[in-house]
Amino acid sequence: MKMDNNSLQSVFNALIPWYLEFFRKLPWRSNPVPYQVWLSEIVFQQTRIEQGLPYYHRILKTYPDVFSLAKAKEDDLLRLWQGLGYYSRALNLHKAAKIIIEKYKGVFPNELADIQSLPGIGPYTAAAIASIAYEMPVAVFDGNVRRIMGRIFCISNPVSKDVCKALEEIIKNYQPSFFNQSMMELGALICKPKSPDCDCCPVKEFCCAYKKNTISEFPSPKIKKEKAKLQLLYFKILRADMPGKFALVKRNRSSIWKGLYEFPIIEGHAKDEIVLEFSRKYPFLEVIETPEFLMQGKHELTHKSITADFYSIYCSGNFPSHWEWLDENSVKEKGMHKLMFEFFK
DNA sequence: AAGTCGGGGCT
DNA sequence: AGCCCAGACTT
Repeated sequence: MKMDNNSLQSVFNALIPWYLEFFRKLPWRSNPVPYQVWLSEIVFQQTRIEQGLPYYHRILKTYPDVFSLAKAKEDDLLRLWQGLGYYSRALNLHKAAKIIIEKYKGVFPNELADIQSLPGIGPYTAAAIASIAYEMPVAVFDGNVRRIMGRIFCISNPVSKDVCKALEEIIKNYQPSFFNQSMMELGALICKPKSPDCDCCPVKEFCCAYKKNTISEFPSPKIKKEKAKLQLLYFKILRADMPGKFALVKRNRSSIWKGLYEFPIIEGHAKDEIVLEFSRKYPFLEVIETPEFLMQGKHELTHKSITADFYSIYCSGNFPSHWEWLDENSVKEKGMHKLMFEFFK
């Protein structure tokens, strides 16, 4: 079927009634407060609803409005975000909250350009917030839309932005929040990436890939790349004058796990003895005892395969002032990445 | 345009 | 073990 306004409208005439009958009663849907819609869109970027929902509730309970979020301590927000991944989202959320206070007097902006100018809000999220919170006729263009439109019209990847333009033309004939969310919901419940439930699909009669029985060809598979291997050495650094305590360091914002806490680290393969490597990285410390191997942690990310060896090591010397000395109890208040909080479990 | 950034669930 | 998800930002 050719993609024109008529065929697209046929799809949505069937899809939206299905959405209104079967949509999940997600918390920001019954009363789309802009702040809550924004929070939901950030939390659920690249994240499944079931995985993100507990985080959404905890964050909203702790920071019920943009004022409390803007006043939040970054470390507290990161602690709430712990385990959710893509930690830039939390930092940008925080940054945007401060901008909303200063530049918009605490009122979430209601113009598309202003919304998209906020940190962490790109084309997709801006369109989602504008349509769901303000019923602005702006079509979202995300993984779901690309997959669904690719299948319905048998468009080989990449599904171009022209599709988005076509959706922009007809969204004004519908309620924008229903229009956009109907595609997200179909993508999540029926038109899933793997083994979609075509039998239950409200728009199968319009679906080119369904009729040709070529659903599995859409979207076409991506070119896979070699996963980089990353070897980490972590040191639980102990000192005689602070029994039971160890050092934690906040990661910088230049790479992975931005702003989260971890043991002092050596990145890359250990080429020499552990103590030699350690002394080279931390020349201001004196190693008092032979380091003790504690455990090995393995962690698979989308683009990295990580192995981390944990050692405990007794030291004295001039410890950096930005190192924080914690114990088994207080460490649980720090936001850490999975390798670290698994260590303390 | 390509690379980077997490973690979990499904296949 | 591989794939992908309510993408954005950096280079």
